[in-house]
Amino acid sequence: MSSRTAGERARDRERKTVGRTAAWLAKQVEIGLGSVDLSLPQYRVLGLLDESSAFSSALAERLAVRPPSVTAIVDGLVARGLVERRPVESDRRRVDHALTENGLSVLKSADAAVGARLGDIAGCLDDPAATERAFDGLFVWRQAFRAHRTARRTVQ
Amino acid sequence: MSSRTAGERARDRERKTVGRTAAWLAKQVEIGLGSVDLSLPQYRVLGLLDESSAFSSALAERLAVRPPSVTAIVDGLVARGLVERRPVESDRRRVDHALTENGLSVLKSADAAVGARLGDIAGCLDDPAATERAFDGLFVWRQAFRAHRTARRTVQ
DNA sequence: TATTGTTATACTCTATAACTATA
DNA sequence: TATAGTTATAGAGTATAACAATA
Repeated sequence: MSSRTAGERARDRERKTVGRTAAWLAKQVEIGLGSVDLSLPQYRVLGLLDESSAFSSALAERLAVRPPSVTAIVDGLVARGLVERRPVESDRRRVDHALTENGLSVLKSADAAVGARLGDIAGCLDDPAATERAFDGLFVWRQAFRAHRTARRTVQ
Repeated sequence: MSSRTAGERARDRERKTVGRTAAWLAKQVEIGLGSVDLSLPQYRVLGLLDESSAFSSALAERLAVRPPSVTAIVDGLVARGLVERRPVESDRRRVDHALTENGLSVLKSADAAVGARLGDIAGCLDDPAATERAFDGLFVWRQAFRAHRTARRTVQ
């Protein structure tokens, strides 16, 4: 007979289909972003530029997209005045990108809108401790992304 | 003076930008799906049809997209033989959708690919307990989505 | 020559509006 | 008339290939 509990089996099943849950989480983010008229890729760009300005090539690497996609995403953000393209004196092939004041403001609104959307959903759990675990889980994922990026940099 | 610890302040900051983390999680899912040549919307459809067959209108509601988007997403899945459109005898305006054997097989490959990708990332955390918390967090989000959907149904 | 970024082009997902078939 | 789904069309994000500017 198996010594696994029902809870353990449920966790195994979840582990196998964890991507499905992440896919739904992504949809909820998109819904939240709808209220500030941003797409998921645009939101990622604004978030990156909130940490530091970046060349086009650096954005492509961080976003895990090809260079032409960066041009396309940033075109829309520049048109709305949320991001500024700046020439680089030391190497005139390169283009630097920076958040404008308006861009930072929209990013904060986006953070709030998405946070509210996710809060509404996690708040449907009957146990407040479960709601905490949901947000704690995302906090841990953020740390994991940092660790993963560091590991990749070390290898290369 | 504030009685908040550094850990509490970090959690507050995370709570405000939790959407950014979810946005990166979404990108990692997309990367994982690349190996089985599925898009995020296609993966969501296969996941839904794995639970039960569904009319086009039901898919649109569950996916939170408009009806023409369902047609577009399913077109690609039907062309690849992963999903079958079936006429409904009782109301010939409606169209039912079901996973094919091949579709189920591709879905399982997708689950495995995305799970492996997320496992690689969560595995970069130095503490195995943290890796567990990451996956546990997504498990809780899945429960939250179910609770949220139930709550919405009750209201309507 | 090699590198950086953009342009040209095509495919998917998204939407709204208009249409067809059915109820 | 009303409803279910598709078609027509347009805009954004993605890719590859080709190009211009610069190193």
